Amino acid sequence: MQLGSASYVVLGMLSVGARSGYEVKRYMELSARFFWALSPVQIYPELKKLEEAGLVTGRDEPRGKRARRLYRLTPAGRRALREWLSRPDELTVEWRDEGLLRLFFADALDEEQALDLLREFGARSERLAEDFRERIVPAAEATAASRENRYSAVVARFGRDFNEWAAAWASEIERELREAP
Amino acid sequence: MQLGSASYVVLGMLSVGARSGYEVKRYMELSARFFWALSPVQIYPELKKLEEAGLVTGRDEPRGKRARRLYRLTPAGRRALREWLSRPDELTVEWRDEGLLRLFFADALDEEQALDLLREFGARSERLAEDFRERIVPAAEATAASRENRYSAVVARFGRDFNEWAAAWASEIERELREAP
DNA sequence: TGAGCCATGTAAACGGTTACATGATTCC
DNA sequence: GGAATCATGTAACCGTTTACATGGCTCA
Repeated sequence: MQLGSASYVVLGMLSVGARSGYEVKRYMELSARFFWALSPVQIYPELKKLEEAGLVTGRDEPRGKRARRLYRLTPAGRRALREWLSRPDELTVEWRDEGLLRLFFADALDEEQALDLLREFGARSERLAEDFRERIVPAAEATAASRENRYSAVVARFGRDFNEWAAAWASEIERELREAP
Repeated sequence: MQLGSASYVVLGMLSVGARSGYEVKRYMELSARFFWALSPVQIYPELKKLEEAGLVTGRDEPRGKRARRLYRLTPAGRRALREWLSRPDELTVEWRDEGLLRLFFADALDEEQALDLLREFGARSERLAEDFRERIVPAAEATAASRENRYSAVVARFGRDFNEWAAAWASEIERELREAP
């Protein structure tokens, strides 16, 4: 079997405390999805493949009549995760931001509408920052404290700090554009 | 015909000065690709569709025996672009950053390796910032000056400022992690 | 004369999203 | 009793990337 990025995300999520496919899904929604989306549909088949490959082991632990399958990393799984984490290749980035894209073309609008776009970009950053402050960072810090993993909290702080920075950047640019027409 | 984001990118690129499919491709590489990738293969069919829909007009202007087709926005095309730019819906973001993703799982590594990851994340930001300073921002400012469009330069500055910020953020966090083990 | 850029495409494969589908449990 | 959440999937679709393909022009 060959591992794709989705495989490593799932392995990673198990290493960070998720136990079932559902928990992987929930952890994602509350954390990494901001920097790496993984749709729920991909998770379950991925777990199956990883189990066949011997990187995770699963056992059924139904809650009453509701099926549930819990997974753990095997030593091979942990090795694979570590190998990936320390692999010395380019760290890829893909960023698709409709706000920045529209802003790029904003000269096609008139002055006020263009500034509206800039403000909306800033407002979105502010809303995201708020979400990080309210939910994401606290959740990450809670698990960081109980499980001694600091880095998920570090990344959550990045999300908060970045969005705060972006909101400030947008107001600063707006001021500049108003001053120099 | 119904327009997807690729359609608007192409319309936008024409509004910003690109004339052929090839120029759209080159402009993308030098600017918007950091916030919205569009592979070359998508551009040519998109131009064809836009022409059929009456949003752009094309005329053949070969250079010697080398075929070339130049396009312009029609009034309808400009309207469509403006309508999209001022449409009041959510500005979507998708961000897939392998650096942040790995960092999120970095507790699976030992101390030093985890810090290596953080440093590599910072180094990548620094390289990107450099690229913005050297190529992207100057190119954007040149076209901004000659064509009176300021916003492409604004977005280029965002790229530079963000990457500089991210590099600084990474060293700051590294310092913190070293101090509080 | 050969490397690199200009200029435009096709075909197949892949990764990911959307819509659909099911049913149990918990909590108000 | 009903809504939200737990828990797991299938099938179809779509946008994107990758590999392949072609050929002319320019400059060293």
